[in-house]
Amino acid sequence: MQYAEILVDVANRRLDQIFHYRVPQLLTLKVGMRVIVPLGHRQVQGIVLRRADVLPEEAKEHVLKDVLAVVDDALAIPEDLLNLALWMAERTLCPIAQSLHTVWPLMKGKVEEWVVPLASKEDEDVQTLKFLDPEVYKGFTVLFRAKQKALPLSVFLKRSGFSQGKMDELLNQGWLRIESRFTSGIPAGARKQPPGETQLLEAKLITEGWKLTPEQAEACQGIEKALDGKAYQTILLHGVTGSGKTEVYREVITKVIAQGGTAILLVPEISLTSQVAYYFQKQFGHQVIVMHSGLKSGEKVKAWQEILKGQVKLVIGARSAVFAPLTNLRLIILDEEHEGAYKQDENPKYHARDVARKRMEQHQGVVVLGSATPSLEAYAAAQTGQIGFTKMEHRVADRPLPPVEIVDMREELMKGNRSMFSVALQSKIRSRLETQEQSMIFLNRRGYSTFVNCRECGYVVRCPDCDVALTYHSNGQVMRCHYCNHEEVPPHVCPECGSRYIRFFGQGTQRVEEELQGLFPKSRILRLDWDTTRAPENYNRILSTFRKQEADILVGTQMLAKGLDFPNVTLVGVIAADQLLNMPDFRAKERAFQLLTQVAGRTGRSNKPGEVVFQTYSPKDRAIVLASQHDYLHFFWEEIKYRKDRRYPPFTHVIRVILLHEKEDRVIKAAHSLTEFLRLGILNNEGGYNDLVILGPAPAVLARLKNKFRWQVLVKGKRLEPLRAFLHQGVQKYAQDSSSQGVQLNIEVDPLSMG
DNA sequence: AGCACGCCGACT
DNA sequence: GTCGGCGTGCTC
Repeated sequence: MQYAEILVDVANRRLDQIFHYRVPQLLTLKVGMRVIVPLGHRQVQGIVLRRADVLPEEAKEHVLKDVLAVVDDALAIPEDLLNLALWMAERTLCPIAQSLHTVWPLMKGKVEEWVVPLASKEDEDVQTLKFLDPEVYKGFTVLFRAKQKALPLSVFLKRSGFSQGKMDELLNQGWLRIESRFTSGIPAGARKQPPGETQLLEAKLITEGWKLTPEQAEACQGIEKALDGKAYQTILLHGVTGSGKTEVYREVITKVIAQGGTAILLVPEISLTSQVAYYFQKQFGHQVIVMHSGLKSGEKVKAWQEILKGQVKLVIGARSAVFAPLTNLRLIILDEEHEGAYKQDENPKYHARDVARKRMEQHQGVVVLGSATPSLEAYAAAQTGQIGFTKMEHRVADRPLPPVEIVDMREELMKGNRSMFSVALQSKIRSRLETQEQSMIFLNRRGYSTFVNCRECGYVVRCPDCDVALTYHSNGQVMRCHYCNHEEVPPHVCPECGSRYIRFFGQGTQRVEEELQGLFPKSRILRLDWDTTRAPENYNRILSTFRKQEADILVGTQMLAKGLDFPNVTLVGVIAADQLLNMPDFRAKERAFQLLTQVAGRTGRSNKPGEVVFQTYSPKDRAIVLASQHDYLHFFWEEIKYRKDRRYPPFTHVIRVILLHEKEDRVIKAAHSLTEFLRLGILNNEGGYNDLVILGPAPAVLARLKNKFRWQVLVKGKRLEPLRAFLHQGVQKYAQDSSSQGVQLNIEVDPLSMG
C-alpha cells in the first residue's frame, strides 16, 4: 500500500500538520501535486508533500482515508517553491495554507456541495408539480435558471428559502441529488490582455546614461563578481538620490540574461512598476513581464503561465513578484530596499527581502539591495560584513545635491505669520511660478483636518468601531476613519455638551491645496494622495499632467517621495517635518530621515539646480538636521548607537501577537491563556531560551479596530531563530486549548511599527 | 476553517 | 412540539 503525506488547504493553526492518506492504485502522485482529500465531514484541497511506502508510528493510530482525486489540469508546485512556502509559514508563524496560496496563486479552488436536479424542465412530473406542490416547483425553477442548471447548496438554500427538512424530503423523493464538485478559482479562459496602455504613458524618458560613470561601473563589477561566484550573496548598493542606480540594475540584468539566467526586479509600489517596466522593455522587449497584486486574477494567471513556459527572462513588480516561478533564477534586486511596502501587512507577514534571500540561497544567486537611505538593518549588516557593500556618492553628471533650508515655524508664529506656509517657502513658490518651474509640497497626512473637537468640553469625534479620531475631508464634507473608512457628517453642536464651538484642527493635504490656491489664485495645483489615486488610472494621469507641465504645484503625501523624476521641479517644500518624528515608535526617526532625504532628492535632477525647504517646530532635531545635510553616515552611527543602548532592533528581535475578538472578555481571557503557555515554556526551558522577555498581556496600541477588541503580547529575544521557535511551540499549545476558540491571532515577527 | 452535535429560547 | 441560535469538539 502506498501512502502520502498531505498538507490540507485549510487556514487554521490546528490543522497545520501533516495528514496521512492511502493512495489508491489508480492514482499516481507526485510531490507538489494538488489532490482532493476527505477531511472530517467534507472534502478539501491538499498538496502532496511526500509519498511513503511505510507509515510512521504516530500515524498508525488513525484510520486512514483514501486520496480521492488529483486536481486535473493543475500544475504541480515546483519543489523549490513548495519548500519556500513551508519555510515562510515557519518564519512568519502563519498557517501553511495561507503561505501556500501566496507562493502559488494557481492553487485557488474549493470543493463544495452542489444541488443537482434529477429531472429536466420539460418532464411531465415537474410540470404537474406546478399545481400539486408549487413550492417544490419553485425550487426547480431556481435550479433551471442557474447557468449550470445546478447550484452550490448554500446558494440554493438561500434562493429557494427551503429548510433542511424540506431539503431532506426532496432528496428522499428523488427530485434532487447532492454531489461534491470542485470549483477552480481560476477563470476558464485567462483573458488575453497585454499590459495596459496607460502603463506606458508615464514613462521616464531616457536621454542619457548609456555610458556608465566610474562609480556605476565599479558597482556593476562588484555585483558581477558575486554572480560569477555561483554562491549565495547579498550586496547593499548605497547610492545617493540621482546617482543612477537603475543604470546599474540594467547593466547587471543584461549580463545575467546573456548568460542564460533570469532575474526579478522589485520596486516598492505597484504605481512605480510601469515607469521601470517601460525602461526595461526598451531593451529586453517581450522577455520582460510586469507582475503585481493589482493585476486581475485572469491576468495574473496568464503572467504566471507565461513565466512557466520559460519565455520570460525578467520579472518586474511589487512585493509579490518575489515569488515569480522563474527557472534558472540568478538575481533578485530590491530597489528602494528601505521601503516599508516590502513587508506584507496581512498573513503571511513576510518581508520581500527575507524571501529574496531564501530564494537565492536555494539557487546560489545574488540579492542586490539598492537605496539612498538604507534600512538600519541592511547598513548594519554591511558594516559587520554579513553582506557585501558598494556605494555611489555622486549624482550623475556631477550634479550637486540640493541645498536645504530649515525654517523654524515658532519664529514664523512670533512674527505673526499664522499660515501653514513660511515667508521663505511662499516667496520661493512665487518665484517658481514666475520662471515657470515646478514645485512639490509634501505633507504626510491626507484629508483636510486631522480631528474635530469641541472647544467647550474637549470632546473629540471618534470612530464608533475603532479607537481613533475621525479626519475631516473637504470633498463631500464628511469625517472619515482612516482605518476602516467609516463615514459621518460632522456635528453642528457638540454631542456631549451641546456647545456650538465645534472646530476642526490639524492639517492635511486637502487643506494645503486649498490654502495654496488662496495664496496663488492663478497657479495650477494637483494633489497626489490616497484619496485622489483611489482609481488606479488617476495616479498616472496626475503624474503625466504634471510632467507635461500643465500644472505648477504638486501637493502630496509620501507618494511623492518614491522614485519620481521630474526635470522641471526645482523646489521641494516640506510643510511639517516634525510630524514624522512624533510617532510613538522607535523607528520614527529612521523613517523621518528616510522620507525627508527622499523627498529632498526629488529636485535638482536636471541641469536646473534645485532647492528644498523643511518647515519644522524642532529645527535642532538630528534627523531633520542630518537629512538637510544629506548625511546618511552620521545619521546611521547616531541612530545605531541609540538602538544599541535601548536594545532595539537590530540588536534584539520582537514578535508581537495581537488577539482579536468582538467581545472584550474573550480576548482578555485568551491573551492571559497564551501568556501562561509562553511563561510555562520558559519555566520548562527545554530550548535554553534564557534571554527571552515576555511583555504583557496588555491592550494593543489601537485597543479597538473595526469593531474588534485587541490585546497584545510581546516577546523579545536576542536571537531571532530561537525566539521564533519558542513562539511557535507556545502558540501551537495555545491553539489546542479551548480558550483560543474563535479568537483571531495576528502574529508579526519584527514589526515595522508598533501601531 | 467548517461542520456536527447538543443544549436553550421563541414561534409556524 | 420543531426551528435555529451559538458554545464545544474534531478533522489522517
